[in-house]
Amino acid sequence: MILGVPIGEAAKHSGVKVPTIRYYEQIGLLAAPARSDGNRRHYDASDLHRLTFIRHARELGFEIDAIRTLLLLQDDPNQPCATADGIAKARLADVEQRIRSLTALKAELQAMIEGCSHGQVAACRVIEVLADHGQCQNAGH
Amino acid sequence: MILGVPIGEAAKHSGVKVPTIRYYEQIGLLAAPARSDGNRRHYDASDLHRLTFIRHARELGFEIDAIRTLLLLQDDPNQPCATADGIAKARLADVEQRIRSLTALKAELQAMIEGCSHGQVAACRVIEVLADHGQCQNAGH
DNA sequence: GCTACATCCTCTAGTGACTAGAGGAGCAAG
DNA sequence: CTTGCTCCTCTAGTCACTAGAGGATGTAGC
Repeated sequence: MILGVPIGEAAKHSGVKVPTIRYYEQIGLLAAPARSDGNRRHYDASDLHRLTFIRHARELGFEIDAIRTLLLLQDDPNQPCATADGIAKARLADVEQRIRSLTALKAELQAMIEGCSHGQVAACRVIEVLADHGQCQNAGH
Repeated sequence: MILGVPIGEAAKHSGVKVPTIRYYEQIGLLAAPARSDGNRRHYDASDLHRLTFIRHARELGFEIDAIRTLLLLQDDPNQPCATADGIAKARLADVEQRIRSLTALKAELQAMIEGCSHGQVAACRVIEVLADHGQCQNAGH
């Protein structure tokens, strides 16, 4: 019988690091693969597919638990996709919120840096603004 | 002699939670305050100032180690402020990078959600795109 | 067959920045 | 004097890994 690729190959192919793959197996995100005589993990095409799916979802910022749900959905293609849609929408809302607060933050930091006269700490806008929230441009944070 | 406020008041005043204040003391970010007869922490005005500074810096996303440096600078106002400036600039660069990748991500998620026909998982764009990176709009992630 | 050397195995512990909970002591009001 | 709140210390848990120890296996060249 043909064994799949060893964990190092799986890592290269999927972009998930070796210890991380083992970690995913440990927490039950990825099923334990077949083992060779020498007790080594060997991954087949569907394992690699799953790993790539996981890596991609992680890159998009999905949490492990959300990915767990998405993987279950993937295994059961006759289900309505409202759940997957909901997960993605929640993620989108989260991303939008983050962009908003980071943008406010960016303005704050820029004002701090521009106000800094590059002299001594005593007159440093960076330190001053951090010490006194009242000097912030917007109270959104 | 006048004792300062107890930890609960300090929490309310600074916006840092009670266990977090104790944690900051434990890791040496905040000096151990005076104690009352009954062994309770009491914070004076300068402690509260420091706590507010920390909370504000944390809100702006500075790491504990960066805050440690900023607090040292604050204590020594005759130093040049290039260090504080550098820390703030590094933070700004980080924030800008994050905004860029989150913006790319947002487009990705929107495309996924728009492509979803709200039918069955088998035809779900969300699942499909996650499984196949090649379907991404930009390879920036 | 022998020797390097890479890759793999399991296991424990560490990261950052908290958060939760147990079990007990102090304090202020009624 | 009891009720109920705040406070104390201590340990362990969170998330998603990452690092390292110490040992086994596999492979390539000689």
